[in-house]
Amino acid sequence: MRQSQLFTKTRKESPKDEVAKNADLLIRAGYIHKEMAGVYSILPLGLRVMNKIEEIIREEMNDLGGIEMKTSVLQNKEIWEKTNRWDDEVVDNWFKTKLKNGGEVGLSFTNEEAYSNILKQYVNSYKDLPVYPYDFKSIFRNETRSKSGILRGREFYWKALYSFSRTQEEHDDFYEKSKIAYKNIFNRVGIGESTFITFASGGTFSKYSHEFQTITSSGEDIIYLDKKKGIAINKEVYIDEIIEELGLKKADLVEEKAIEVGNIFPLGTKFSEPMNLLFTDDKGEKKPVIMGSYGIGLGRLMGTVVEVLSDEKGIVWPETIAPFGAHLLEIPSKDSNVKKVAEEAYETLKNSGIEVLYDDRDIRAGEKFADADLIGIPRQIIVSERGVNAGTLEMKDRKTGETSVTHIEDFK
RNA sequence: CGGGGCGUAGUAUAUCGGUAGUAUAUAUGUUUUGGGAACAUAAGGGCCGGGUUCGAUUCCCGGCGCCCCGACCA
Repeated sequence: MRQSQLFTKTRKESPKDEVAKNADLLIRAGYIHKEMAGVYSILPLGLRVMNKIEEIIREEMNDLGGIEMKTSVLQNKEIWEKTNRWDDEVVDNWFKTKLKNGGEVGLSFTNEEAYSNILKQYVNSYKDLPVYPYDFKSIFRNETRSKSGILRGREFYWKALYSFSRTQEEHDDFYEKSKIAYKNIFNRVGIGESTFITFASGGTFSKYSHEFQTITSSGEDIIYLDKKKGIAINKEVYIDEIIEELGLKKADLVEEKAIEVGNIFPLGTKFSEPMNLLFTDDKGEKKPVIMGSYGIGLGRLMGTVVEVLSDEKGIVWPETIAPFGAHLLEIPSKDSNVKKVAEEAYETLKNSGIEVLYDDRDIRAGEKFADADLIGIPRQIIVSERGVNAGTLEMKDRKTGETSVTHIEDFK
């Protein structure tokens, strides 16, 4: 893509109404646009990152046996009344609205009811199980206080998978496999080293849950980490009994701030029973389906990567989720050969399947370098008059700043 | 929801109870051209409503919005 066609521009100044580094950098580099507190639009660059994150998650979920679909955002009140989650006294962050005929609908804040209700129509026999449907969708939560840039919004895009199993053993097996899939996801988006599985409370859903917590000073959660074992405990369940149960020692645990980038939890029959989601087993007996829930917020994940991997010049994307694989910088020159070589390099890169952002704008070199560093594409390829005269292109690594020179002929 | 802070140009900021200034971005021109260029010119602003006052962007009240701390976070 030619940068001259990208309508977004970078800014030098931090936005006055953002303190969080993730929102500051993402806004300055032109990845997101703030609409209101806790609500952001995704700009072209941001969408490219989100799509890559989405594809990584999709691959891992499919490998796990997941099957993708799309549940609606508008939710039927009656279904939520079955699980007693329609009442604002019970769930206080609903966004609700009215139909023209006076009926009430809600905007999805989670998906347990929707999936259980759909599956009721298709699951009858033990032969129909297990199933692992999931979707990517926008979720709405009327938070009393959104904060930390895109880490906690009122509208956000997430992946939610639900497991529907016949037995506890079958559930447990999948649950363990999902931990590996989640680890893979965080490794692939570049924050694996600082992300740890964390034992946490199950809230109103279950006894316990597991979170994936990324260590960073801007984190909102406090966890106690055993670095050697790579296991942590959330502060909310940091009690002797649990420390012992997990085979950890207080002396090995270090307090850290972290961001929760993913969460999985067993649901048991908490939803299948009230929803009447039952199946007939091989003995003809009716049983409730055993459920589990597996979520990841994609915007939060993008923001966390920025929090963890950026430097003083801007964002440093890992290759796997960078908006482009290479940033081609044409340093404007009176020598028309520079433009010619840059155009040729652009074509060469595109033809070899590399996604490239070509900075063809007629602006000064310094501005291009600063923009490129802020935007954070891992590789910069610089075409300049002095390089062209020497028959070379310059390659620069965004993360290390190391540069190398390639002959134009070799580049082709 | 409790507490604190803040709303001035596209963005970031300053001043002042009496013509609202600067930077940057934008447009035009000249000179520049490897780390956010210089000069000139142009265009662009007081969140909304009420009050006090000869006069309010400034002071007061209300609303709305934004940020931070706490509570909450299925």
